[in-house]
Amino acid sequence: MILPSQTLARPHAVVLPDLRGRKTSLKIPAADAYAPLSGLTLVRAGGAVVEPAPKLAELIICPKSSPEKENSRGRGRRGSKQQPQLSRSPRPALRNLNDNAPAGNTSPPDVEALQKRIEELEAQVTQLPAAAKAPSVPDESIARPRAASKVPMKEIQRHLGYDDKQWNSLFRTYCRDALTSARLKTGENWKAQRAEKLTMAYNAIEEAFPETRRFQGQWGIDRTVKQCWDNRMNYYRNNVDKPDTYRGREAAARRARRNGSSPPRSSHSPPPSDRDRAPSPGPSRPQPRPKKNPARVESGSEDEDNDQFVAQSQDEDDDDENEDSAGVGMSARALGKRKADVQGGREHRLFSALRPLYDGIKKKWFIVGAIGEPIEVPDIDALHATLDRLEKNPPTMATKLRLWTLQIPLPRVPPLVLAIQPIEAKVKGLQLGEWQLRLMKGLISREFRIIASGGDGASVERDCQRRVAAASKPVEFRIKHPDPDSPDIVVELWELDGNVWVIFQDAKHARKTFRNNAASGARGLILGNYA
DNA sequence: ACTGGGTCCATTCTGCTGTC
DNA sequence: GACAGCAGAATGGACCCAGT
Repeated sequence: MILPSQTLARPHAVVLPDLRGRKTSLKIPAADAYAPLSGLTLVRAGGAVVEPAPKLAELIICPKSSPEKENSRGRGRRGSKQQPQLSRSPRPALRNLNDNAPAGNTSPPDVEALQKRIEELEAQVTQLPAAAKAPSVPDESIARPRAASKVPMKEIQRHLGYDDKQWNSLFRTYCRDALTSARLKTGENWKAQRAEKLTMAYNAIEEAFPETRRFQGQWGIDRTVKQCWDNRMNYYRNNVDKPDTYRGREAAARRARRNGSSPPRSSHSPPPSDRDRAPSPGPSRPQPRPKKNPARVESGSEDEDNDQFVAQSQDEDDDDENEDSAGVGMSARALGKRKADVQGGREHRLFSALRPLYDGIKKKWFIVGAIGEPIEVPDIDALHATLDRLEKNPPTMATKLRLWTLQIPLPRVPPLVLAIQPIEAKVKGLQLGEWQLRLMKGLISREFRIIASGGDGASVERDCQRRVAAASKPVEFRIKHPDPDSPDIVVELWELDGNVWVIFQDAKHARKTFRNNAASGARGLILGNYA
């Protein structure tokens, strides 16, 4: 997640003047609506910070009333039809950008019909049995039975108050996905799994399904998850060596690929393509389902038949953006620029690693984590081969993320991420300036009016600012000083493609730096020597 | 040695999807 | 709509193991 959700809690509508003086209404969607902007979209464009992500520009300039179908990227059982939304706490599902947008030019709703429908639904709710009304059961109130492992699934379901649809399509599906995301060892038994991975999965399930908190010590989750895993492994073991089954064919194809290309691990051999695989199973079954959460590549794991491709979720970036948001928001200007710097004493260090990422728009897998463009994976089956190749010839890993944000100078309007660029430790002002110039030109070409561009006071940052200014035309305003003996007050502005903007430095960052310098413990020790 | 809980595994049933 | 194939849901028995 790129944007801090807590800063996006409230939707706001603002009116912005553009370069031609027209007023453009902008509705700020709720937090979830930003999800499509984060990660995939931005990383997709982040390889080359040429212009703002298209969806972002579309969102801000011309919000549409009913673009794509909701939940088009939603999760669920592979290939299954949409499941109805059931009453439980919302999962962080990806929503459409314009979910919160007004109806626009659609026909006005029939208020009477809607009111009637509401009354019907309320009447139905009152007729529901007590158990179906989400009874309030205190947390940890269902004690673990003596033989918890013998408790039938129906009993767990009854405790949770789920009907069959909720139980199978939502809860158990989520449990299976959580297990997949935890990257347990395929082929290993339950006791051989790492406890911390299981804990992670349990906590994710508990967060998504708060009703499970009523089980003392998560025993209900434990029982369900273990059973899911047992079933999966049971099926896996039964079929992995049977070439006439789907699992068997997939496993055989993986073995063939590995045996055919990897032992010598030639450094420059292209990744094997699908054509090298064994014939695909009968009526084309979908590939193993890509997951929402990107995986950290663990090159050392050599699961011979590990067909679980995915990994744990890691939200290590959230707080970086929190701080950036605060800094730029304080500046109250249009364009702010900050970076998530691993050396800046920030709370979160960027852990350099290659990670596969699925771009739902391009329908392709990419490997991110290196500087420059994301590395495209031809297809998911070539992922391992691509990783092997990268392991042999490792790319330059990104140790920093450079983040460009857009701040609308109105109170309570959260900043928006414009672009992300993975960079190495040493990037000069020349390169930064080029990126920023292209970004600003892209914004201006889309009729954004940039008021100011700011950064912190580091020398590289100032160099970047100077270079962007050098590409602009200077505009000087003079204000008569109240004191006739004093010179005029000069305000230096810059004009870029018809857009007049000003350079500023992040005052909050300056305050923080000054405070740190003045209150440094090292300085205190030096003073002590002179005391 | 007995007991009870946990784990593994075989088996059957069920549901979904794609094909014809 | 029937059918086949795949995969999950659920159950129960065999076995293991620690505690008594």
